[in-house]
Amino acid sequence: MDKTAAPAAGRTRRNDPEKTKQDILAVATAEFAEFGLAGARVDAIAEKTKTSKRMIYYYFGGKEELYLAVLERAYRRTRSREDDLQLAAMPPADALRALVFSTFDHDEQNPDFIRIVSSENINNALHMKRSSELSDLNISVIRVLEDILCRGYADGSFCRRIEPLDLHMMISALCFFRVSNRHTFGALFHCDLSEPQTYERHRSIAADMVLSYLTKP
Amino acid sequence: MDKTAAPAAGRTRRNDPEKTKQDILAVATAEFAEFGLAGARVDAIAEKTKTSKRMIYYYFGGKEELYLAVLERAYRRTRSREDDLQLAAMPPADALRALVFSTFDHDEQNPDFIRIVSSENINNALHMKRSSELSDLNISVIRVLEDILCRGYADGSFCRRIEPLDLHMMISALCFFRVSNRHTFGALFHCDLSEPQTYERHRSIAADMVLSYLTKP
Amino acid sequence: MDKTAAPAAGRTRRNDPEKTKQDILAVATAEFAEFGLAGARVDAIAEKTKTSKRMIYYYFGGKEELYLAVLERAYRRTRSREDDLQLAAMPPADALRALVFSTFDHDEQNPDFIRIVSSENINNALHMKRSSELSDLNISVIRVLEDILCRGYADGSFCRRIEPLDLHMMISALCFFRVSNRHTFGALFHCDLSEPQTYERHRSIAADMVLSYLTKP
Amino acid sequence: MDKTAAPAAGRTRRNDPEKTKQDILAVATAEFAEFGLAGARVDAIAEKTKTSKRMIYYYFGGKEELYLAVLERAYRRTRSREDDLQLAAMPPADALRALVFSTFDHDEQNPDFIRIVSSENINNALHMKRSSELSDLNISVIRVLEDILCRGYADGSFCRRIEPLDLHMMISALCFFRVSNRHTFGALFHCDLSEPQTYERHRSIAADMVLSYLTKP
DNA sequence: CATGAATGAGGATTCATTCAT
DNA sequence: AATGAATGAATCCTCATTCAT
Repeated sequence: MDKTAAPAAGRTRRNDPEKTKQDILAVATAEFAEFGLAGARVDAIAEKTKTSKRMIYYYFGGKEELYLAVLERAYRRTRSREDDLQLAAMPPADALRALVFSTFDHDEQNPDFIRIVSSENINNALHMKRSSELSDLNISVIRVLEDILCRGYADGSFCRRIEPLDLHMMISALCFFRVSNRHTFGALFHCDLSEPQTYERHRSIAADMVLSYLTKP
Repeated sequence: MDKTAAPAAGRTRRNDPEKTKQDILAVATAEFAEFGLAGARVDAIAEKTKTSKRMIYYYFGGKEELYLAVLERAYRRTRSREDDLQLAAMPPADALRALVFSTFDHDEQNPDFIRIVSSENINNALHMKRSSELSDLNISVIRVLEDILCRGYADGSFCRRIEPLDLHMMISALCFFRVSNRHTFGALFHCDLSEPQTYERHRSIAADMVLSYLTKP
Repeated sequence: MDKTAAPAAGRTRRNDPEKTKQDILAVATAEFAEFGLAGARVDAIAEKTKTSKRMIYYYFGGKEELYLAVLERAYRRTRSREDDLQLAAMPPADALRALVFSTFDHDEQNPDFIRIVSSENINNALHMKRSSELSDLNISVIRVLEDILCRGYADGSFCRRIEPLDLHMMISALCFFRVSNRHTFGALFHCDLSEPQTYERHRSIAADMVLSYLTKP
Repeated sequence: MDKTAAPAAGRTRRNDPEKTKQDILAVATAEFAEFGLAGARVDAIAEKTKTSKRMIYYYFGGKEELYLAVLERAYRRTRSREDDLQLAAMPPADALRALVFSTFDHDEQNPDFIRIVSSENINNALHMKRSSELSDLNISVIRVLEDILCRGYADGSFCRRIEPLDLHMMISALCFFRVSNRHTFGALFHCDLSEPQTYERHRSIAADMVLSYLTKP
């Protein structure tokens, strides 16, 4: 009858710990993406949070651990995107093109992820290597690529031999670089790699480049 | 007889400002490459220098200005590498392959440059944009590519149309990424992108990918 | 029985932010008074404080802000001293004499205030102008003087016309200078303006000077 | 014949040491006046000078000595202004009025001097006390005042007894304060004490105040 | 007489982290 | 589960001064 008292189903706590953690993680992701591990400030993160600085230490232990949690969350959100594409049902060339498009779109739409990965490379990926979750993150894309390549060689769509891992690296490069290096490239050549027209053009070039490589006699 | 040898008649000068500056710049380059702008420590740079911390401020003014000087020097050293290749004398396809190889080798051999560029992207290239030297650094590669493409279309070596700038971006991506993202990629897929065999293989793939894109009917 | 005594039921709190701030302000006032803004040292202030240097930054933000806080506090303590004198109830000449005495005594007894004001004048009063509190500090003395003058002209005690603000300036000058310039004046004329006899004599002269000016036909 | 060669009379050196010193002193005066002893920067002084920073040390020894030289020069320029007025030839009241005007005008026209004196008071006049030149600077004003007072009492122009030194202090106060405290007074009362109308008004008030004090029965 | 290069000592400020409740 | 107050240890930077020529 008293609608303001004890919200919702029985055992809800006044402050939801999980929600607090997610709030912190979201803020920290943006901050680490913007400034990198060394450049981000715990104070700045705390201020943009709904809770206090003390909670960061309470839940995560410290700046580095928070960074690791951000990193893990960023990769978790990105993982197995490929599984949803149902590429196994498509002809090899179409599947490969769809995969390039999906990677390209993902990178374009997740600049924070790109920045955090760049940042982690500046750190020599030390945090990733120490994270059991990230070390064992068996990214499905390699298996997916293997399947596509296998089918392509079998039905004659593809002729050039390439290792799935090498192919993944090349695709990643074509998609990642234009987001990660957007700023220096733009400054050097006085262009804006985030323009919509550029996006469409680069997307096609990337896919064509990969496909022409594989289909060329 | 040799007037250029042994500076000032056998008498070494104790104070050589230019040498001091270059010493600082070399140390700072390594330090900023390793830790980024925010992560690098002026104290650490000074310690590895033949001179004192005070000289960094004397010659460069501060951390940010030193970083900018490092950035400018890094780009200056890299600029117009293409001009030395004499690509104009080669058939278009050979010229393009040589250019990809040259870019690939440069990135492989200059990981510090790669890291500094990555770092500058984390900073949104703010320092580059503020540097008149870097803003006006008219990188010759675009003109070189334009010439190669033009000749290739004319003699029928290339058929797919692409803007020189877009092509440069794709080549850059294929060469840059495997150095810049070496650590996260290695951690994720348990491989080592700095191995010699990988180097040879990727070098060929990158060139083939670019060429097959252009020559494919 | 005495509810105001012994804070919080006999239990002394270890952390009292307001007390900490006041402690810092008191120390900083003495230090800025002695050395001026540029000459004062944050380290020196911190050392004389019950707390650490870090707290100065925690509570005030920096040296300049601390200085501003000191300045504001100094003026706040001085403000509306005139209201307490109940000058409205006195004959105009007596009221004016009492006001001069009060100003004179205040300046004599607050050399730190005098020094901080002098110091702020060296700074072109830049901090005062930026402080909304100090810019809007409507000092009651002008209104008080206006009332005294008005009554004096009405009852014939005073005949010379003068603006309240000009009169305030003259009174201030007569009281302020002998404290502010005590040291150079003393050095130049080998005298000591802080001697008690000097004090009494100057006090009378200042009041007589003001009164003779107003009452002279 | 050749007007550009070897300037002037025989023994002139290429760089005139005395001129260099005066150049430094002029610049240093402005700088110490603006920022005080602690706030002024040797670097800043050197930069505004026609010569180098090294010369400051060569000619003056250090910052404090330069400051002392500035202080001495400032007082030297100000001394015995009264002697030029030929006050002895004027009736006592006129002479006194002329003296007040002269002091008032001097302070108004030499704000740098005022600021340096204020600054020296912040330093407790330690430099003045250490300077034999300044300690022995027998300022003639006291003798001049003594003469005027003596004549005034003799011819009945003045009736109120006052020590010459006390009178000098009061006159100094009335003239000095409105320049020294211009900034805080202006900020507090939203007025500008450097306006020409204010100048005229205050000048008259100051003189009238002094004279009415002395002539009042 | 003059100077560009160099510097030790100190000064302001920031940062991630912990304490006591 | 949560927090405002507090902090030691760096970290960047500035200053007056001296050196070698």
